[in-house]
Amino acid sequence: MGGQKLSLVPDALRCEQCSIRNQAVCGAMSDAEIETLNSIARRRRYQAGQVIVSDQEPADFFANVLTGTIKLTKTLPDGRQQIVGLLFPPDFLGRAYSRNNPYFAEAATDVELCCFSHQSFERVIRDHPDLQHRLFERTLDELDAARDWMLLLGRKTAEEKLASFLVLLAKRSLLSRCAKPGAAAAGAASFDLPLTRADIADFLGLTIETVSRQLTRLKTHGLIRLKGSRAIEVPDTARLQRLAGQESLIA
Amino acid sequence: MGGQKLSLVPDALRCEQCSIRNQAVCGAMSDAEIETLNSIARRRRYQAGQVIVSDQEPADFFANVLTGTIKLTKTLPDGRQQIVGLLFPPDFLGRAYSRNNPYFAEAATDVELCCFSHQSFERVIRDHPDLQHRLFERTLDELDAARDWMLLLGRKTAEEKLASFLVLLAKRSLLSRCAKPGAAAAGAASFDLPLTRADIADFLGLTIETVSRQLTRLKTHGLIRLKGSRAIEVPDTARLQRLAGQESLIA
DNA sequence: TGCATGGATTGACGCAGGTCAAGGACGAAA
DNA sequence: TTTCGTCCTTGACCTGCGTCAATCCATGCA
Repeated sequence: MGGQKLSLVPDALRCEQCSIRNQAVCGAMSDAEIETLNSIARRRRYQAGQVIVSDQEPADFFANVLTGTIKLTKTLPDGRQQIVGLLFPPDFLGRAYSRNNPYFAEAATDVELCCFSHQSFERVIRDHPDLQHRLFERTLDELDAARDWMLLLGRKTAEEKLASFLVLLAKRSLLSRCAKPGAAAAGAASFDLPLTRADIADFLGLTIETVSRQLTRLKTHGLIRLKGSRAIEVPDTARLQRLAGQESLIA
Repeated sequence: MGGQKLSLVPDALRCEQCSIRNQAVCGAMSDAEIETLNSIARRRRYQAGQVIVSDQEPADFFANVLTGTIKLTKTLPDGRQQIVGLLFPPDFLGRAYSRNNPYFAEAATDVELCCFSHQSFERVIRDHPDLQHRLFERTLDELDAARDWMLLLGRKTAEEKLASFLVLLAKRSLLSRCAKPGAAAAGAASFDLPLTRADIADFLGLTIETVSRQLTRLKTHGLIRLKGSRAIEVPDTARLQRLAGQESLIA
């Protein structure tokens, strides 16, 4: 997994074979239309820890997330940090209609993007109202997610925060496994944490130590199983969700 | 200030005379086009404390805020509450393209709205790409604001939270006074708090008591002056902003 | 095999802010 | 004028989480 950018797009990477086709914003476009996008799309890879877009300089591209996890962070002058958004496939990175984005985008894991230059993508948006519409809906979803997180940050205890975070990941893993037969029903889930303890702390408004302590607490209470420091098993998602202080809304 | 809805729109309330014309989303439309809106717009008034949209039932209208302040809240099953957004004139209330909004909208002060039925407004959106575009940009701004607030909720101290909140209001008051001669320059601001202590606490992820204590602390340190419990004077906004842990970006 | 390095865990301790409780200020109603 | 209700303030105390520090563990490199 090198950190270099690919400047040529092999045939194997055309939109038709895209792993997130129909899920990403470009899913709004017909096979014919997608040719337009194909011609301006470029793949890029980033290693875990690499900066994708700095908040110091204007972003020069948009991108669909193909694989991996991106964290959007905000930082106070004295260094305190808060993750204000996580991007998974098939999420969209970049703020349409605005040159400078106010976030710092960093690869939390190794990441693969499908990038469009600012200029050409905005041209495509203009010509495809459907695409704009889809971007809009996605932004609304992001807003909802951000506000859910505000409730978590402002009002939940450390234990509830950890539980909420794990439920979030458990749902994602169940969702992506939905296609596969069975497995999803049971309410059990297993997945790898896409973030380090430090990142989790920055996401939940806690410290590393508290994150670690709460995880072992959840483990000793049998709510999760830990294999190494990244792999998690949740035997009973509903139970975890109750602990998270949410209504049960397992899709 | 009664709580009843006006079912007829006197001539005096036509869009041309609207107090937020050119600032609201409908500012995107020409005088001719605005006639369309005028015909479907209805004014409504709410008293402080009244529920505008419940999170239990689907919202049946959109609205521009003409006067007053609306709070959007989220609540945990056990009653803990978090304000996830504040709407001031000329903000827009309601989530396009989605029947059910996940927030509870309540009048924080007496409020006057310019309402559109869900159905007719979406028709107008479809016919006016400019309007959709403006709604989109506003949503992006809301997202930015929500994420700023995530940083505050997750990482700031009580003192910084209060300072940030007051800076937010001070800027608003300076902005709305910009038209008037002088006054804005000095860095001094004065305004009325649009929220009770309880609401401020729910906005900042604190308790009433802490809000009260921090306000008196700011007062005794000379950063603010309090006249009664609602009126605030900020002699030096920049100083307050430094305390809030933000870069100085007084517009 | 040993050592360096970066994450993760665990313990001891302190404090910012929550909790509980009492009392003040002010407007509305009578 | 009194009384009530609502909002706000203040004090005393407590606790959840942060801070500081030691240790562990896995991985890569010499």
